[in-house]
Amino acid sequence: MSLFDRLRALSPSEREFDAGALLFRRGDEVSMLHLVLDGEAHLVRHRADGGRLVLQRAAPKTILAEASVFSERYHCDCVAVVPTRTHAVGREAVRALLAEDSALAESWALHLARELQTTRLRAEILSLRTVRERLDAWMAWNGDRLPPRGTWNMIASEIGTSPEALYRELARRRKGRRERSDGGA
Amino acid sequence: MSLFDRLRALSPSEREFDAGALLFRRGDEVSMLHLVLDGEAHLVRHRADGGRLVLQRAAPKTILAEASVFSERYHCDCVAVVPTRTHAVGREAVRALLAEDSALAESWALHLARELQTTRLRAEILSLRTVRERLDAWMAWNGDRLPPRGTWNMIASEIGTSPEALYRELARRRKGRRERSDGGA
DNA sequence: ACCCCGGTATGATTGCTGTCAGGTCCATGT
DNA sequence: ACATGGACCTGACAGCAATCATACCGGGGT
Repeated sequence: MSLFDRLRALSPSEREFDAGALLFRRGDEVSMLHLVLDGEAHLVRHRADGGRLVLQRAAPKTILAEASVFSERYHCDCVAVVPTRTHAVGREAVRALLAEDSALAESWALHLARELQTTRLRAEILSLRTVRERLDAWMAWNGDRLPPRGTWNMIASEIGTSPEALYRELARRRKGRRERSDGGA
Repeated sequence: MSLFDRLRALSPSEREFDAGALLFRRGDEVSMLHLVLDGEAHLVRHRADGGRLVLQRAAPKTILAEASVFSERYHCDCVAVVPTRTHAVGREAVRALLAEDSALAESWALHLARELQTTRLRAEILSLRTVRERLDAWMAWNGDRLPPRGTWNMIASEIGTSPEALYRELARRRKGRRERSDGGA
């Protein structure tokens, strides 16, 4: 049973949020840990000039604001960017469970460690300069396979480029491969 | 007592590595968890074309390859980029301690959660397009203060730009910029 | 069969940034 | 006092990608 599902089993309370609704705001006391079921929620910090800084983009099946479990109060706002459904479990229940069930605590740490690893990788990819390098790195991590059609837009945002730039890079590779097998020399 | 120091107290074994030396390689059995004392070690994955993908840059006082604690074997190489000294503690000892000391397990999870949060933030900053936006975001996170002299080179690499580009942006701000062209989305 | 929409594709333009090149300032060591 | 090295600074140029615009294509709904 996955960590997500084990946490979910803690309680039966689902919550729904309209697009734009706040799940919580900075300074609120942390009483619940949210598990995203549908939609998408962003952890955001607001800047003085009105700009916003996104700290996490939580898709379905992800745990929202893991650090909040260890904090009395939230350090940033959380907003549903589309209609979103979450499963909310009591923070204290989670802490109690983590304290008494060391196997679950290990799952929890494993989840965090893996998430950390992939996020560090993403940061490294984003610090590369050209689309070519970024796609190379993405492919190296994903089994040296080109991304499947239909997901290209997602990949583009993952590696921090515009869709057009990614299309061009993919086209360049298709052409390159054709020439290599065509007229080689 | 910090998590780093509590783990360090587990055993007294220090290790030294020359620049370029391997701390471990992919496929090796994980027996030790390394705590970096001096120098810098990179977690790297090698690509077919000879390129390397950095997964973690471990500075002094950081825990190297946290995920390895939960893995039988390493998933990537680790190389010292400068002469490096580490403190190595037994992986099983760490696991045993985490299993029996739930307070330490909580510290461990807290460490991972915080690291994850800051790394997610870094990824978000790196996905911004201009140096201006990136510096704004960096400042928003660091108390709206300009970075102190002497650290600018470090900041530049943190936000993924060249030092020159950062100098220019800082100079622009010093002069007071009255031009405000916002390019959102 | 039709329309509509989102993903794919590519040309043209613009502008930011990387890079190179040169230069100042300052702390340190001799 | 002088030399050295590192951080800071700025001009010039080239290159890459963001953006805008246009078009094709395929699937789902009607």
